[in-house]
Amino acid sequence: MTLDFDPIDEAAANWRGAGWAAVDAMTAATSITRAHQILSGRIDAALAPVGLNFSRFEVLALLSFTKEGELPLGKVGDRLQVHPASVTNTVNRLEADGLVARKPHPTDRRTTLAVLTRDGRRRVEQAAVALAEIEFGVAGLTGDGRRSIDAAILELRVAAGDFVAPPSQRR
Amino acid sequence: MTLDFDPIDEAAANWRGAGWAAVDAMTAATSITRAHQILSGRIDAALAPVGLNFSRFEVLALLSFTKEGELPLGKVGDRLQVHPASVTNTVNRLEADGLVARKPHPTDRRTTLAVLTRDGRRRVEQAAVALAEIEFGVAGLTGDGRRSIDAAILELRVAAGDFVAPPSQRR
DNA sequence: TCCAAATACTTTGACGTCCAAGTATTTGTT
DNA sequence: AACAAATACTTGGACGTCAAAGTATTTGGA
Repeated sequence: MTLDFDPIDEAAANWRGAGWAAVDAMTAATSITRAHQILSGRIDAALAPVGLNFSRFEVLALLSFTKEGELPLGKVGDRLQVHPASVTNTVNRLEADGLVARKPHPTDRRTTLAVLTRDGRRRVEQAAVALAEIEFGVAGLTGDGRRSIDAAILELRVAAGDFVAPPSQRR
Repeated sequence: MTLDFDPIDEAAANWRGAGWAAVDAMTAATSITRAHQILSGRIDAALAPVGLNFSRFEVLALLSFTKEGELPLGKVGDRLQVHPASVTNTVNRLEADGLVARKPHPTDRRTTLAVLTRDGRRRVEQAAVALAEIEFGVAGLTGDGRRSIDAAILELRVAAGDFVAPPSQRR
């Protein structure tokens, strides 16, 4: 279904034609949306053979970075910026596959820990390799392109309150 | 849930610490994913009072740009790059709200046209205003940021085969 | 002309996301 | 000490997306 014109350019032209405002904002938003579609398709395709999808991979990766390979479900949600219900759902599936186990928190009985299993750790390593092979879906982006995207989106994330201005900007 | 550090920087550091490859690709992918989350949240919030979401808005906007305000469902899917089943679903809901009507194609009986109704046209105008007011969710991005995102993602879209290299690049 | 292949859409089912409400437990205040 | 409010997680419901299969119709050869 390859088009012979740029659909975003086309949309911008239509937008102007209709006299609608904020055309540049619209194209930026559309670009990001489309980029996400592309990445998400490529990433899930690369992870499917490993038996994961991106959400599940993110949870495993996050756990693998902790000292004990475990984290309260709430922390997982905070770090990955996803809804608590989504964490429950994702962890349910990881648990069903034996990649993660639930464990009660030692002192706070409200809290549940997700613990990486041995299988989970092996699986996340495989997934990391698979993702590196496809360059996380951003094949087609030059180094400059990647850096300028990181920089621009950093503005957006700060403006959105993702985190408070860090003491030292590391980029 | 504002963190006091940049979660993407943090992830990059962890990634390097684990000896995983393609860190720069990973941060670019994560930035885009997060940007999409932010935009999508803001946009749907702005459209909710109008009784739309972004998918529905996109369909209405696309129809409003055509001469007759109508388009075969398949074309809608091609333009918006969404699965045929999603188009069916979206049009079902727009139809239930009286914003669009289905009409048989005059010569090809396999084809169904989505036709913008009067209410649909009014609604899409309201939505366009609402979206312009929030700058399509990209408030926080400077003009430079928007342009560099457009440019970088253009590379990605071309590499992904979204459209064949246009005769003249308009940016 | 005839029929397999392509095209257009819908249906069904698996998942993912969020919100809102519900349960359990801990905190903080009086 | 007592209890309302906050916190942590789960559940159920509404929607969105895609893949695969099903139905109807049109196309393009043999």
